Amino acid sequence: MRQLPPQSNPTFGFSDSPFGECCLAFSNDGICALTFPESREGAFIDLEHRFPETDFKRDDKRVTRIIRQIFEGGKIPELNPIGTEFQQSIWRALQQIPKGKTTTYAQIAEAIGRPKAVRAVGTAIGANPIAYLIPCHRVTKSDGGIGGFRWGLECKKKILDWEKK
DNA sequence: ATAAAGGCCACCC
DNA sequence: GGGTGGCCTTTAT
Repeated sequence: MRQLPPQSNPTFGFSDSPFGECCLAFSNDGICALTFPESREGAFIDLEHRFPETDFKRDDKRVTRIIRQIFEGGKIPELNPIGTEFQQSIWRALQQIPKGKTTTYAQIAEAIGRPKAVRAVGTAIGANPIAYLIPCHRVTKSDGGIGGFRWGLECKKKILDWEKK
Protein backbone atom coordinates (compact mmCIF):
# COMPACT_ATOMS: atom_id res chain seq x y z
CA MET A 1 0.00 0.00 0.00
CA ARG A 2 1.36 3.37 -0.92
CA GLN A 3 0.83 6.80 0.44
CA LEU A 4 1.34 9.31 -2.35
CA PRO A 5 -0.69 12.22 -3.60
CA PRO A 6 -2.21 11.30 -6.97
CA GLN A 7 -0.10 13.55 -9.14
CA SER A 8 1.04 11.43 -12.06
CA ASN A 9 -1.75 10.89 -14.54
CA PRO A 10 -4.65 11.49 -12.19
CA THR A 11 -7.83 10.05 -13.67
CA PHE A 12 -11.39 9.56 -12.52
CA GLY A 13 -14.70 8.44 -13.90
CA PHE A 14 -17.96 6.62 -13.34
CA SER A 15 -19.12 3.13 -14.10
CA ASP A 16 -21.83 0.67 -13.23
CA SER A 17 -21.05 -1.95 -10.64
CA PRO A 18 -23.06 -4.81 -9.15
CA PHE A 19 -24.00 -2.38 -6.37
CA GLY A 20 -25.01 0.66 -8.34
CA GLU A 21 -22.96 3.29 -10.05
CA CYS A 22 -19.54 3.92 -8.57
CA CYS A 23 -16.86 6.56 -8.89
CA LEU A 24 -13.23 5.55 -9.25
CA ALA A 25 -10.14 7.76 -9.05
CA PHE A 26 -6.54 6.68 -9.57
CA SER A 27 -3.09 7.73 -10.70
CA ASN A 28 0.05 5.86 -11.71
CA ASP A 29 0.53 5.17 -8.03
CA GLY A 30 -2.68 3.27 -7.62
CA ILE A 31 -6.30 3.74 -6.71
CA CYS A 32 -6.99 6.62 -4.37
CA ALA A 33 -10.78 6.55 -4.28
CA LEU A 34 -13.69 4.21 -4.92
CA THR A 35 -17.12 5.32 -3.82
CA PHE A 36 -20.82 4.62 -4.33
CA PRO A 37 -22.07 8.18 -4.41
CA GLU A 38 -25.60 9.45 -4.55
CA SER A 39 -24.78 11.88 -7.31
CA ARG A 40 -21.89 12.39 -9.72
CA GLU A 41 -21.78 15.98 -8.72
CA GLY A 42 -21.31 15.08 -5.08
CA ALA A 43 -18.65 12.52 -5.89
CA PHE A 44 -16.62 15.07 -7.79
CA ILE A 45 -16.91 17.72 -5.10
CA ASP A 46 -15.66 15.12 -2.70
CA LEU A 47 -12.63 14.43 -4.84
CA GLU A 48 -11.83 18.09 -5.22
CA HIS A 49 -12.08 18.52 -1.52
CA ARG A 50 -9.78 15.64 -0.73
CA PHE A 51 -7.22 16.50 -3.42
CA PRO A 52 -7.38 20.26 -4.00
CA GLU A 53 -4.04 20.20 -5.83
CA THR A 54 -5.03 17.54 -8.28
CA ASP A 55 -6.64 18.01 -11.66
CA PHE A 56 -8.26 14.69 -12.49
CA LYS A 57 -8.95 13.89 -16.12
CA ARG A 58 -12.19 12.11 -16.74
CA ASP A 59 -12.09 8.78 -18.53
CA ASP A 60 -15.15 6.60 -18.06
CA LYS A 61 -13.90 3.99 -20.50
CA ARG A 62 -10.78 3.23 -18.55
CA VAL A 63 -12.71 3.33 -15.31
CA THR A 64 -15.22 0.84 -16.64
CA ARG A 65 -12.43 -1.49 -17.67
CA ILE A 66 -10.87 -1.41 -14.23
CA ILE A 67 -14.18 -1.82 -12.48
CA ARG A 68 -14.84 -4.92 -14.55
CA GLN A 69 -11.49 -6.34 -13.56
CA ILE A 70 -12.33 -5.74 -9.95
CA PHE A 71 -15.85 -7.13 -9.83
CA GLU A 72 -15.74 -9.78 -12.52
CA GLY A 73 -12.12 -10.82 -12.79
CA GLY A 74 -11.37 -10.50 -9.11
CA LYS A 75 -8.14 -8.77 -9.97
CA ILE A 76 -7.05 -6.29 -7.33
CA PRO A 77 -5.15 -3.25 -8.60
CA GLU A 78 -2.59 -1.45 -6.51
CA LEU A 79 -4.10 0.69 -3.77
CA ASN A 80 -3.03 4.15 -2.70
CA PRO A 81 -5.28 5.18 0.18
CA ILE A 82 -4.20 8.38 1.84
CA GLY A 83 -4.69 8.93 5.55
CA THR A 84 -3.11 9.29 8.98
CA GLU A 85 -1.06 6.54 10.62
CA PHE A 86 -4.03 5.55 12.72
CA GLN A 87 -6.32 5.30 9.74
CA GLN A 88 -3.78 3.34 7.74
CA SER A 89 -3.40 0.78 10.49
CA ILE A 90 -7.13 0.27 10.53
CA TRP A 91 -7.49 0.06 6.78
CA ARG A 92 -4.72 -2.54 6.79
CA ALA A 93 -6.60 -4.53 9.40
CA LEU A 94 -9.74 -4.43 7.28
CA GLN A 95 -7.91 -6.10 4.43
CA GLN A 96 -7.23 -9.10 6.65
CA ILE A 97 -10.92 -9.93 6.92
CA PRO A 98 -11.64 -12.79 4.52
CA LYS A 99 -14.40 -12.48 1.99
CA GLY A 100 -17.71 -13.71 3.33
CA LYS A 101 -16.69 -13.12 6.95
CA THR A 102 -17.44 -10.20 9.23
CA THR A 103 -15.88 -8.69 12.34
CA THR A 104 -16.89 -6.02 14.81
CA TYR A 105 -15.54 -2.56 15.43
CA ALA A 106 -14.34 -3.75 18.83
CA GLN A 107 -12.38 -6.62 17.31
CA ILE A 108 -10.64 -4.29 14.91
CA ALA A 109 -9.72 -2.05 17.82
CA GLU A 110 -8.30 -5.12 19.53
CA ALA A 111 -6.44 -6.18 16.39
CA ILE A 112 -4.53 -2.93 16.08
CA GLY A 113 -3.67 -2.96 19.76
CA ARG A 114 -5.92 -0.10 20.78
CA PRO A 115 -8.79 -1.89 22.50
CA LYS A 116 -10.19 1.30 23.97
CA ALA A 117 -10.27 3.27 20.76
CA VAL A 118 -13.44 1.60 19.52
CA ARG A 119 -15.19 4.78 18.73
CA ALA A 120 -12.28 6.26 16.86
CA VAL A 121 -12.09 3.01 14.93
CA GLY A 122 -15.64 3.56 13.77
CA THR A 123 -14.81 7.02 12.57
CA ALA A 124 -11.69 5.84 10.79
CA ILE A 125 -13.60 3.07 9.06
CA GLY A 126 -16.13 5.64 7.97
CA ALA A 127 -13.27 7.55 6.39
CA ASN A 128 -12.23 4.60 4.23
CA PRO A 129 -11.51 6.10 0.80
CA ILE A 130 -11.63 2.88 -1.19
CA ALA A 131 -14.94 1.10 -0.74
CA TYR A 132 -15.18 -2.61 -1.39
CA LEU A 133 -11.45 -3.16 -2.00
CA ILE A 134 -10.82 -2.07 1.55
CA PRO A 135 -13.75 -4.03 2.90
CA CYS A 136 -15.22 -1.69 5.45
CA HIS A 137 -18.58 -3.33 4.81
CA ARG A 138 -17.41 -6.46 6.66
CA VAL A 139 -17.51 -4.69 10.00
CA THR A 140 -20.67 -4.83 12.11
CA LYS A 141 -21.67 -3.88 15.62
CA SER A 142 -20.91 -5.92 18.71
CA ASP A 143 -24.58 -6.18 19.62
CA GLY A 144 -25.42 -7.82 16.32
CA GLY A 145 -26.57 -4.65 14.55
CA ILE A 146 -25.27 -4.00 11.07
CA GLY A 147 -23.55 -0.73 11.89
CA GLY A 148 -23.22 2.22 9.57
CA PHE A 149 -22.14 2.68 6.00
CA ARG A 150 -21.13 5.92 4.45
CA TRP A 151 -22.91 5.25 1.19
CA GLY A 152 -26.14 3.88 2.61
CA LEU A 153 -27.06 0.79 4.57
CA GLU A 154 -28.81 -0.74 1.58
CA CYS A 155 -25.53 -0.79 -0.26
CA LYS A 156 -23.75 -2.41 2.68
CA LYS A 157 -26.38 -5.13 2.89
CA LYS A 158 -26.21 -5.78 -0.82
CA ILE A 159 -22.48 -6.28 -0.75
CA LEU A 160 -22.64 -8.56 2.27
CA ASP A 161 -25.35 -10.71 0.72
CA TRP A 162 -23.46 -10.92 -2.51
CA GLU A 163 -20.29 -12.04 -0.74
CA LYS A 164 -22.04 -14.69 1.28
CA LYS A 165 -22.60 -16.99 -1.62
C1' DA B 1 -5.84 25.77 21.42
C1' DT B 2 -10.17 24.22 21.96
C1' DA B 3 -14.58 22.38 20.78
C1' DA B 4 -17.69 19.25 18.51
C1' DA B 5 -18.74 15.44 16.14
C1' DG B 6 -18.56 10.77 15.01
C1' DG B 7 -20.34 3.88 10.95
C1' DC B 8 -19.00 2.31 19.05
C1' DC B 9 -19.47 -0.29 23.54
C1' DA B 10 -20.87 -1.64 28.19
C1' DC B 11 -23.91 -0.85 31.51
C1' DC B 12 -28.06 0.58 33.47
C1' DC B 13 -33.28 0.83 33.56
C1' DG C 1 -36.29 -1.52 23.75
C1' DG C 2 -34.19 3.29 25.37
C1' DG C 3 -30.75 6.43 27.54
C1' DT C 4 -25.90 7.70 29.58
C1' DG C 5 -21.11 8.10 30.22
C1' DG C 6 -16.62 6.93 28.67
C1' DC C 7 -13.22 6.51 25.14
C1' DC C 8 -10.23 8.22 21.16
C1' DT C 9 -9.22 10.57 16.63
C1' DT C 10 -10.19 14.19 13.24
C1' DT C 11 -11.84 18.46 11.60
C1' DA C 12 -13.50 22.86 12.05
C1' DT C 13 -13.47 27.01 14.56
